[in-house]
Amino acid sequence: MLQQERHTRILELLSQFGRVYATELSLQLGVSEDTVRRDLKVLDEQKQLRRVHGGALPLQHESPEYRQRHEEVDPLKQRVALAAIPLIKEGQTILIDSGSTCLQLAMNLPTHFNFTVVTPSPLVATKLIHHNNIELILLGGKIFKPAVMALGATTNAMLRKIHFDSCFLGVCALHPSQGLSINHIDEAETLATIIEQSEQVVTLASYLKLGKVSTHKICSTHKINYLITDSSSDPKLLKLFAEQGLEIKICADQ
Amino acid sequence: MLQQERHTRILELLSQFGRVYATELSLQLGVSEDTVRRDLKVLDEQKQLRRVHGGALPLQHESPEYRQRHEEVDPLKQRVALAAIPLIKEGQTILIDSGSTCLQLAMNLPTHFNFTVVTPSPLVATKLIHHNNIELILLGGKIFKPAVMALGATTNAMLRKIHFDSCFLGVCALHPSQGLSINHIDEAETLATIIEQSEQVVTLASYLKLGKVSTHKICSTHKINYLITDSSSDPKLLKLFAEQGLEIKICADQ
DNA sequence: TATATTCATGCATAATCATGCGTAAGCAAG
DNA sequence: CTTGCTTACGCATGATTATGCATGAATATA
Repeated sequence: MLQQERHTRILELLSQFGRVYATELSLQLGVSEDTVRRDLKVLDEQKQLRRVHGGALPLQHESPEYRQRHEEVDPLKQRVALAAIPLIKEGQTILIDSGSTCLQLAMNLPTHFNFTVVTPSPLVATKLIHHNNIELILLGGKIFKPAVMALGATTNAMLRKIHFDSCFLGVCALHPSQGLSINHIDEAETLATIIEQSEQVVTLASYLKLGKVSTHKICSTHKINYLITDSSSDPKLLKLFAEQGLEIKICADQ
Repeated sequence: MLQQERHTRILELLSQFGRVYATELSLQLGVSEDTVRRDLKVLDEQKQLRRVHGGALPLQHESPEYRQRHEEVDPLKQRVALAAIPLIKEGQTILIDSGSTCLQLAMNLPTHFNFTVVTPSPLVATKLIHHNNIELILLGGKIFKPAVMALGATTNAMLRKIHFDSCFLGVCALHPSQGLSINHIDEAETLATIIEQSEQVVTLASYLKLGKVSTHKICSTHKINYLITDSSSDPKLLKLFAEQGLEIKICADQ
């Protein structure tokens, strides 16, 4: 990735979120924090942004628009999503599920290498439109509005023709013995299809979702490879999951 | 390989990938890095690209342009879109194309009766998520980023299984004798498929699009049922269209 | 105040670049 | 055919730039 490209990308992210963190940029752009700091310094000197401790802010004070978007971002979900990024490798084909945590993942995907993203969510797709290095494939079908995703027979048929290196699922309920479950039967079926087509299954779940059970079972825990969660999760529960073969990743605090 | 050939090829690669590296170009073009640098220098002086350390970038970064295009509400397009709304009836299944005029249509759809909307555009889908009376179906496939829509074999296959009462197309170029055309071949094919599946074809076109011809033909004018345009359109042109059986609707001024 | 981030600085390394020069091909005039 | 000129190209050299790491300083947060 070229220096100028990084600069453009940083400004894009800044205008999208109204703020950027040096540490996060380092992850997303695939360069050291030093390089990010140098980039921010240059952009500050060019009056393109305002450098502050920890990151940078837009020049003009936050417009109401930013503030609104800002409020929508749940920092916990964002941190969980960031912890999943290192699992994505160049050239892979990954599936990103619908849901707010997955939307955070979509908004923070790495920009320094090429890969393919498949998604049943028009929201995820919309966030990735301007991402030059991502080949984007939309899953068709009837939109299930509560989840904002395509699902059903058409979606499943399309899914069965695609094989994923990884799928990233924002889980609703994950229980050591009852497995992964959700409250809508068609959603459960589409998610089960996604898991069948995936080499590696990554679940993103804040502590609130762990130990819970919902109506319709998607799969048992042993089909899941990774669980990304936060430090508020019950350690006993995490131990149980780990014993079932899940690799646990705890995201950074704060 | 001649110098001019290399220059053309470099610009092609640049528009395809959004960036080129001097080292890679040397390998791909089979010339020394020095020659590539000289080429890049010339192209930079000709304002064909922007030379940066390590390679080159396009002159204007594409993304901001798109973002602007989609976020700006063009009142003209909005008026054209509004004029199309009476053509939608309760219980129908309609297709809404990608493009800024169609996005305006999506944002102004009637709310007092039920109908089904099918779209290849994640942006259109996103706008309709909270629309309780609309059943929403997303067309899947590879996203063609310049148009922000799904297209290609998968999309066309899915399309052939759906029949539309009406399709609403934001046209690129409409000419009395040359018909409807567009500048990308896959887009032309998907649009042609849409038209085949539609009982009624409605085209939305500001005066700027009329009388124009683009590279790839979608269909001839007699397959089109309605043309919604504005009062700045050339009356002679409109008369020609009307003679070919198109019903013309002029949107309100101001 | 104590602790953990975050930052600035200097330095080492590798990549990238500019410059000058030599060679070869194309072309026109002698 | 030869001569002289121009252009394009590759190579060698040293200069410049980009980047990551290490160190200690500055800054936030409790």
